[in-house]
Amino acid sequence: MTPTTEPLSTSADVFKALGDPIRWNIVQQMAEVAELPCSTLEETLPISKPTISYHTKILVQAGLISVRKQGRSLFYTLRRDVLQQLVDDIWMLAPEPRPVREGRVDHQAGAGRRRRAGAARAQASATADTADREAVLLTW
Amino acid sequence: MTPTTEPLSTSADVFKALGDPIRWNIVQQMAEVAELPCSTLEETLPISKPTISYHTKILVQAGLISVRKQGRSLFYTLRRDVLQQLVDDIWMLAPEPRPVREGRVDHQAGAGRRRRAGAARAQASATADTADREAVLLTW
DNA sequence: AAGCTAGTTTTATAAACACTGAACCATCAA
DNA sequence: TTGATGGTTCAGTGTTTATAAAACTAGCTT
Repeated sequence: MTPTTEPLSTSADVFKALGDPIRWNIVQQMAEVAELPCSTLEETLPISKPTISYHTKILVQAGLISVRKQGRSLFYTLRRDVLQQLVDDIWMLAPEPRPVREGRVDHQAGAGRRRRAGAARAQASATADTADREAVLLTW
Repeated sequence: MTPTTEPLSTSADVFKALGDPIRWNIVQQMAEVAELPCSTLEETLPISKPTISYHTKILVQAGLISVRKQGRSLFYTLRRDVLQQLVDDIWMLAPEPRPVREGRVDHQAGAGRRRRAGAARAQASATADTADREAVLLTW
């Protein structure tokens, strides 16, 4: 059973993973290099080894980082594609509300309209509303 | 004491605010309209009124939404500029690691707090940081 | 005024979270 | 094999979070 049980991390999961100062720090460190040794975290973080393991596990489960094992050492890599996917998710909320369906009124502030380049996200996420997303992208 | 003590919500704070399914749902709802009545949340969310108040308070404190009071009713507005600021923060991590300042360990115990180049975004001008974003896109 | 209504605050509780020491599992080095 | 090392898992602890019932505040409507 549980054949390759997809973690299927939602946006909220990823946000929660990033919503801890320690983990955000880890992610930032990883952004600076291509690969980050686990041992480095022991030196840069003010927490014990088990806690490091605890946090990195959360980041892995959220899909934010991947792990490579070499001997007894671990090396983490930031999943930049997942971050970009996340940016897309947020970005969709940032522009002005869509043309309005349902006669909701109040279209006050008219500023802040902008467009976004290609944003080639691979990763067919399980959101299933990709069509919707594209439509939104086009109407910006 | 505490003269207008800016909450100064960090990225981790904003992420934490978004890292709850209920709150992410609220934010998504607000993205669809210019203003969202609090009463709507009572209908669309499967939680009690006090809990709604609890969650909206968190979103306000994180700076993600603003409130307008009209009579006894409340109306929330998504702070899209804050979201765009958040996108900037993530976006910076997404591209490949910069020029490779060598994989050497320069881990000072002070936690790598290298704020990225000239990102002193005053969160008002929406046009100003557009250039920044484009720049990133181009060097990407 | 009294009564109703939209939200908040208080209080309480069960669950989740962050953290650590101790024990553990691998791998490398003698 | 024995020992040391890099990380994980386990068991326990204190803290934070999400939740709602009850009580409350403020604005409408008679």
